[in-house]
Amino acid sequence: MDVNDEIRASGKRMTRTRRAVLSVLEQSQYPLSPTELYAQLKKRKVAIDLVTVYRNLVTLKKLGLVTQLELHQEGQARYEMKEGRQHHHHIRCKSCGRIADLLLCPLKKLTAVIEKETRFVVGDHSLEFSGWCPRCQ
Amino acid sequence: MDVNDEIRASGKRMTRTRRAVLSVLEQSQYPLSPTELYAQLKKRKVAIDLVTVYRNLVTLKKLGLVTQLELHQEGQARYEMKEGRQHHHHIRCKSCGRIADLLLCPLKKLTAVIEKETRFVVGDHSLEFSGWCPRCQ
DNA sequence: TGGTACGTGCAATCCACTTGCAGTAACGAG
DNA sequence: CTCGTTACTGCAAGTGGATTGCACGTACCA
Repeated sequence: MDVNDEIRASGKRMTRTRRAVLSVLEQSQYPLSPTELYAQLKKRKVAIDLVTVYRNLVTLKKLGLVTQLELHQEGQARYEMKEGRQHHHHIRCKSCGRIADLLLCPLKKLTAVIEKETRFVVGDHSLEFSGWCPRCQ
Repeated sequence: MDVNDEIRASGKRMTRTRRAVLSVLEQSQYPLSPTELYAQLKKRKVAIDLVTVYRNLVTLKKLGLVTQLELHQEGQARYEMKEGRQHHHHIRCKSCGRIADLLLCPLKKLTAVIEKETRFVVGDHSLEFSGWCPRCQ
């Protein structure tokens, strides 16, 4: 079941713009903000409105095809394809904004500790580092 | 060197409104958003503009007296007094929004690992959990 | 006690994001 | 293939958090 099928199976439709959004996300080396994604689409001469980019991202996120990360220093969200990638986190350069993946996630083992400490039931977590990338050091 | 001295030492002034903002933050059991802080001040009959709340928070953050946390599910920042409290993180209830402190921070020991993996120099990190609090389970 | 420059209030503005609505098009039934 | 349902799109307007410009107010040190 590929992306196309997943969309159709949920009652959604594979439209020209949705295909284009997915294509840009798939080819990007790093998570994109809606505005960046829109700029990429324009560069490819895709006729699309920024609102449609936002709405497609919402839809794809609901379908679980795309992950939204919140690099909150930025004041805007970023999106990346989920597509078989395992759970991971990011580090962001304070100087140039470059974003790199982290392969580790040390947090799952903490769930039990936290639940004992707070009596919350733990759902999600978000972990983000910032620092200075090799070029900016 | 108390808060008053720290402000004066930096060339800033201890004004009526700044004192009120600090007072509300000091007495709060949980981190406040600018809007909530403003509401608290109004309840205490403090004459202040929301803009002034924002500007004071910026100033106090720059002075290191206040910590800004980004509970990004909310779309707004929250602030708490730093005042001798050690580095910590939070967990937020997905249902009622209640926020609790976590005492642990398992991440410092990861810095070396991350720096080796990414060749970034690690600066800050943010870690946030969400889940369901005892009342909402 | 007066002067400097930090602080404040008000209004306007910015920016990310959302919503309303009328027109368009995907796609499954027939 | 055609048609009809209904998801999707574009445009414009609206939200909400946060910022900025500017004139006036006030803390506080000489």
